[in-house]
Amino acid sequence: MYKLSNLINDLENVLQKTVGIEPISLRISNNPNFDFQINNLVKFQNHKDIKNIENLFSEIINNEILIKNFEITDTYFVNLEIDIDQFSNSFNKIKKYIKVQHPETVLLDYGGPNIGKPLHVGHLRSLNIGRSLYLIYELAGHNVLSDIHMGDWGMPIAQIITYIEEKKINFESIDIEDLEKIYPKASKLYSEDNKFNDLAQANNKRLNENDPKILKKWRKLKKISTKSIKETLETLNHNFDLWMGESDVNYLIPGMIQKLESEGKISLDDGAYVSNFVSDPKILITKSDGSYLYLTTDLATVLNRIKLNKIDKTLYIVDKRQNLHFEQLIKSLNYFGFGDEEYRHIAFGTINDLNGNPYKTREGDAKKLIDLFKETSLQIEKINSDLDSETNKILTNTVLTFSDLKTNRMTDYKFDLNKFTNISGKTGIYVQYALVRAKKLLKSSSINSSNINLKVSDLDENDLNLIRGLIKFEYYFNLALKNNEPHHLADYLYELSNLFNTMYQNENILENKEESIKLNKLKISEHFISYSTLLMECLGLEPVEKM
RNA sequence: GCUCUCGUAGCUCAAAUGGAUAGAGCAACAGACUUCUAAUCUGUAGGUUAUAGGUUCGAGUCCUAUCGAGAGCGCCA
Repeated sequence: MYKLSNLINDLENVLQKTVGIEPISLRISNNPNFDFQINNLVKFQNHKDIKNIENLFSEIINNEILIKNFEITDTYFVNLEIDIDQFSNSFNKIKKYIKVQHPETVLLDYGGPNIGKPLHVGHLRSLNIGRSLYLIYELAGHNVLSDIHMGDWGMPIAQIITYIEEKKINFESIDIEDLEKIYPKASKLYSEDNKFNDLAQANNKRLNENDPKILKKWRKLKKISTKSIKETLETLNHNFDLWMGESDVNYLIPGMIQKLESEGKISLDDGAYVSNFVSDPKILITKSDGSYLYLTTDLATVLNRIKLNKIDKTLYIVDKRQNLHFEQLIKSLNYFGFGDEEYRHIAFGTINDLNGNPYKTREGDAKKLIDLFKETSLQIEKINSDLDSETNKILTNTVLTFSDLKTNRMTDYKFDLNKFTNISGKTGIYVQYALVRAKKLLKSSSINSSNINLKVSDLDENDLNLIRGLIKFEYYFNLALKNNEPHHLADYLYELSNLFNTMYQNENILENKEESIKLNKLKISEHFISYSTLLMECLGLEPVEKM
């Protein structure tokens, strides 16, 4: 924690001189009387110098002005209570405290949507998690780039084009509805009909060889698809810095293959290039007819990115079923020596229906995101028909985002629209409501809360609980940043909202006859508003003004 | 067949690197509105963390086995 970094350093120095290098981490205290705890001493409880260490710790902590009270238990848990009086002037500097010391350039690859397929429920988590990580990294001071990374190349495209050719469909009149119907039919035919399969393979090869006739058709399809995807993204309040696709790196592949072969990193196996890196299963780089695979384009994409920008870290926000692919990709990047940047697969689980099966429409197709949006919007309208359309839209996106981000990303979870739009419970609606209440409170008070100074001696239990909740911001922010896990912040936002509601509900603040108590509560509300707003920013939620 | 992931309250989910008494929400039950917005709040109840062993000061977390669930396995992405 920023404000306590000197304390942590001093304590680490003590440990280094006695038991060796031992990085200290501050955790949230289990004991309700304290704010933070340090567990590092527990494992040294039988160490010969433990009494000495305990004394040194006590002395150092005693001198820390930010610590009001502390204890070292007989099992050597160190519990710390923050001095709110000393801490309270830090609340409005939180944005400064969460900045990292060494900013990096971070690229987020969304393993994006495919041409011909609409954005569907399967894309929701990648969008939500990606956007949240983008905002978290940005708030931490990093340089962030997002790339939708369209699936605009390879077999699926060849299948669609082949289908259109075979069925003699007029290319000029095709719209997005046609395209979305063609895709599943083409892919079905591809797996069932050998002749169609051959034709599609041939088209794929032509595509890779940049045959102008097929490229023209491809361009047309890409344009239709991109337009539709952009519309949906706009509704869902998502956007991207880069709209690169697999097609953008096609031209790099022949040179890449040649170079890898001459370096002895890959070799032919039944006509296909295979990595010489020993692994099971073997890593296939190209198909036996020379055409390219998922991995081929992903490798070339990295080469392309290195060429265009200096990137320190690449995060692939793609579902966990593609684990093997990214394992192979990262192994290959290292083995081929494509730069020493950091690459990570930010995997996530699937969204399932109430029976635990992948979320589908009644017809068995993947459910379109735009339809999910409409259904959710309708549900919110049913609950409150007085909302203007803009507020309804923001609340709809809040529901679709918060319900998604509150679960650990690796967990498969069940999407339950009724539950997620429920008027009570741990929902996006709830956190919005708490913030609206707080803002209305300050407005009704007609007092400029920035001029208020907290009077700590007059704080009651509810006030203290909320303030001590606010102190944990850095902890949860860093946890989310370090582990690429936004759900910690979603959970924390609920916790703060709940603490605020408890304070708010307990008594009528504006009618409190004790002026200092009233002012205290207004000041705390002001802090809550700024923290809640900041957390919403981290999660990609837009606050509503009324609801 | 091989590899990987998972199993926590009736249900849906938390619990960073192993740390103190495993926490929330929903549902259930009992209370609080002539209101600063009750889309809220307070309280009660709910657990042998799938099972059996092991590692150690300490295990939901690590190891082994068993049972159960899911996913992935060169020429889709």
